[in-house]
Amino acid sequence: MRILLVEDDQRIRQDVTTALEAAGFVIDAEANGEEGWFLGDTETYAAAVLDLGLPGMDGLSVLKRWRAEGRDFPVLVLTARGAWAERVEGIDAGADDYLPKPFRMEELIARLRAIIRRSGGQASPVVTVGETELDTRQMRLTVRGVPVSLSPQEYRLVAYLMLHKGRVVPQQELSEHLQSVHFERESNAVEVLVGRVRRKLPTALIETRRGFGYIVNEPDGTS
Amino acid sequence: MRILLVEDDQRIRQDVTTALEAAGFVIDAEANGEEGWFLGDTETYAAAVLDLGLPGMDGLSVLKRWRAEGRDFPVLVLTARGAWAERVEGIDAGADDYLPKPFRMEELIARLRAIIRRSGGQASPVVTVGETELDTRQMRLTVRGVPVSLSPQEYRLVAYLMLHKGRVVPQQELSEHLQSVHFERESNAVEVLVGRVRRKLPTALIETRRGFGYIVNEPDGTS
DNA sequence: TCGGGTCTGTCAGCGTTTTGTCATTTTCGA
DNA sequence: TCGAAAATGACAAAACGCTGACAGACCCGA
Repeated sequence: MRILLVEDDQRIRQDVTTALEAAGFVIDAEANGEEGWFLGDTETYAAAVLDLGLPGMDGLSVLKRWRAEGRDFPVLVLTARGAWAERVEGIDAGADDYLPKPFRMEELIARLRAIIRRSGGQASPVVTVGETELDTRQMRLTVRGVPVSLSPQEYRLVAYLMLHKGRVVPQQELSEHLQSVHFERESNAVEVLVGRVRRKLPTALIETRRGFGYIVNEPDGTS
Repeated sequence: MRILLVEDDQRIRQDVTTALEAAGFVIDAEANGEEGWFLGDTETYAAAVLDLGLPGMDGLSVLKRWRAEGRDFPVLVLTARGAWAERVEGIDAGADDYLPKPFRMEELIARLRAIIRRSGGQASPVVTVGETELDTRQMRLTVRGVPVSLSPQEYRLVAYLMLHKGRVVPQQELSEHLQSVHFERESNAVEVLVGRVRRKLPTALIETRRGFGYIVNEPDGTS
């Protein structure tokens, strides 16, 4: 479930990204309005979270332009508290829901799920690869229906790879996502982690792309 | 039996909340129309009591929006005395019953019970997980039919987890929901509370997901 | 108003799990 | 075949959650 996040405030962007990823979404985060518009125009998202005050191109214009071009994914707009004028404009521009800042992450997630569900796209929190199933709601991984017990770090690794299945994920990207303070490139923590996970998964789920990173793929998938 | 109350008048909201709670309902009270709409859209209620004159989003719009999205819990609308036009609109919007202000609490409760009964066994007031049963109407928890005595705080914890069964609930979310605005990672209040509840429940009802939070699940883990 | 009981948060201690590092071996690709 | 990249096993420190004890707040009846 890919989500586009367009928000210029570095701090909020980071927090939201982290929270949404923890909730099982895959996030493309963008600070600049124009860049955000471009992504929304060219990529496919389940939904977008859009801040209105943006550099480059303001949020309302981004939204209007998407709608004018027929992009119909649901959009959740972040507004300053009490900015009713903005809301009204947003409605006209085609927003699906609003969230006044500041907000609780929990509420953002709930609303996002709501608009995704409403848009028909099922907000299914389950990702399946072969016989392995990841349930992001229960934060549980099952192989052939049998739950696998994973440590937090191990879970995050598998979840990240599965949510990005079909794509080679560089080690660096992994360590950045697994650690708040990502360790030096003198560390082989990721390799160790992958090893530990593999020992728990009888499957050859995680493939090594020597020199590039790791990838999770459908068994028959070609890539 | 959870009821959503959307009413901007502080006084009425308080009175109704108190009366309904005394009558055995669990109330989510909300003053703002938009917030109320959101709750009705994302949570599960046995019924809603909806005032028409609301800030944020007026009651009729809230109701229409719920119905447009397929939310079909019964709605009792509060109208100003003699405002017949409102009633007609309400009918079209999908209200189930009306109550002109001012009203007696007994009448509100009676009508509420009526529309809930009429709506047929929907929105069961009871959540069951394995042999554990949570009766939100009586605010009682029973294990194999035997009532368990819980303190208010303990009840809230179990109720929240059971109402969100199948989902990992972070500790932070729990402490936010369990009352006051004090939530620091420097406190282990939630852990203590969970411990206390567990001692009273012979069941392995509440599972710990180390590093993530707690979850209540069906014993067979299907979802 | 007093006294006992309950509720709830804090604290410190404890055992377990987790996790990064290191040294070493294995594997893979050119 | 060689060298770099990745995997592995062992280890120790850190993180995490559980528990029992305790104290202040609160409630209720006498």
